[in-house]
Amino acid sequence: MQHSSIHWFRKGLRLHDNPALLAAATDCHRLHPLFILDPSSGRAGTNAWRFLLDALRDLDRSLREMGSRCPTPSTTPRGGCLALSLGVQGIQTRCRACPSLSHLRVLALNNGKAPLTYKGLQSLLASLGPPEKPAPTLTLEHLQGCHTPCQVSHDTEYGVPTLEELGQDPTEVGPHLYPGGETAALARLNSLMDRTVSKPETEPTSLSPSTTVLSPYLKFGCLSVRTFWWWLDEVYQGREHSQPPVSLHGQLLWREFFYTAGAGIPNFDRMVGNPVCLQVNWDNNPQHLRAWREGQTGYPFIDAIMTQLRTEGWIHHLARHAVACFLTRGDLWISWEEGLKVFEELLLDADWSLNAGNWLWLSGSAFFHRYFHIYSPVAFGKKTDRDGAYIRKYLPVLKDFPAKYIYEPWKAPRAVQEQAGCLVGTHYPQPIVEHGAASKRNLGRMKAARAQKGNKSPRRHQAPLAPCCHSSCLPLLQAPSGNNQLASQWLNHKGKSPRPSHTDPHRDPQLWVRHYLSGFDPFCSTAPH
DNA sequence: ACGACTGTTGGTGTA
DNA sequence: GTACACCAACAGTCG
Repeated sequence: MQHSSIHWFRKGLRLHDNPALLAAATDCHRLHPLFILDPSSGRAGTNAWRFLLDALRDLDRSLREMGSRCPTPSTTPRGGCLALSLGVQGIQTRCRACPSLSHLRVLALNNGKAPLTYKGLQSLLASLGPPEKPAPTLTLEHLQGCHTPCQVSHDTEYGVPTLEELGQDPTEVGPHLYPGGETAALARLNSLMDRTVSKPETEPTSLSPSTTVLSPYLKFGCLSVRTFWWWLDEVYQGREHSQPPVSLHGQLLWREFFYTAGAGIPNFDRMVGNPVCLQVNWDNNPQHLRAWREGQTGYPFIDAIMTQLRTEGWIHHLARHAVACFLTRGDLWISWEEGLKVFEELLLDADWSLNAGNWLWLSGSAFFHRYFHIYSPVAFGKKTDRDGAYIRKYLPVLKDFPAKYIYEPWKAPRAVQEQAGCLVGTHYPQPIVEHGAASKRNLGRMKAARAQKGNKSPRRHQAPLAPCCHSSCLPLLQAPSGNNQLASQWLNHKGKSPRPSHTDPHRDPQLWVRHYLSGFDPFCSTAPH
């Protein structure tokens, strides 16, 4: 009972199922839970920062109720620096994060190779058995005899900052629909109980979410994926329910699928150097990209979705499909990497592997091969929303258009546009491309790109990237020892962390520790190791 | 090595 | 409203 522990909160912003926090609190005399804010990290937009600050306040409140606190210094050492310097000073550093159910175990079982189909993942999982059970929630009992020293100046110096203090513009946030934090996450989880716990009726055009919206909570670790899995398991008992891939368990397995792919495939979030990614000559068209990002394509369904994304930070998965297809193989023929960056900024739930994996999928670059299935920016939304209520909600400029023209306002006669108080080309843009011609042309280009692939030298699978791991918890981290020069170099490193180079993380300790740790930061754009 | 099977969720036109 | 053919015919996986 003599030692002090520091618990560094990174992605697991919760007290339930947090083995690292539990271990830190066990038999310790002084506990210092902390979170390090790095305003320069990642591309997160204002809504995502608000979610994070909510989560931190919630965490601090929960800890305070047990006599502890969670300070959030903003001195922003780069991910990895702290662990490295502690290691150099001979302080034991343990890294125990469980952002997934089993992706590292799957990779270990499959010689470091990520399965490229859902079926493949399922058969590997079958031999691993069920996921681990969640760890007990931290309670007052765990903290017996343990205290957190707090200075009088705690709140002013280490309290959770405001958006302004982070350099974010608070006027940019949308309605506060999804407050961050563990408390909100568990409340949302428990409210599922009242609903049919099978795949919810899902419609991209519903005015309030028809799916669970647990994804932002999973992304920040406000909700443990293992807790969610076993909670579902209990609710499913003795009930008729759907099966993977469409059940909620199945949805969590998709998450595992992309986590596995993200950890096992080099350059996963890029086209070049990514062995599973179709190599495509995407167009460089900043005007079209901007129109898509700002919801100014002239296709109301697309623009409404992009508006919901920007203001609310969450859109239905089929809405994501529609806009992703439109940007890439469907209409604009712009690289999925551009879309990935926009989603990373605007989505509350942008998780590195899931974001990259789904962009690969929707752009027809990997995993998905029926490239002639193209979402229509006009017909797709109409299927579930004939009258265009969704468009009217998010694009009020079009709200008085008759249903007949709401998906294609440019087709409305001048008199109808005047009646609706909206002239296409003046108050709302003309379509930036003609979908019929564009999609036809792009289908041909897609075919050509795929034909090209056959001529290339066969792809080689590269060495496995994941550090070996025996369970979903990571082993003791051993920082390179006795290398003070390395540590100070690192601590002096300024600016953004470079993208993860997958050349050889094992041989370069600096690269390795960064690679190893950075994925735990909420906004860090690297693999979730 | 090879064939069979399968794949979370399309659009359009016709009967 | 529903059912079906057609589009053009892939790639990973498994036996």
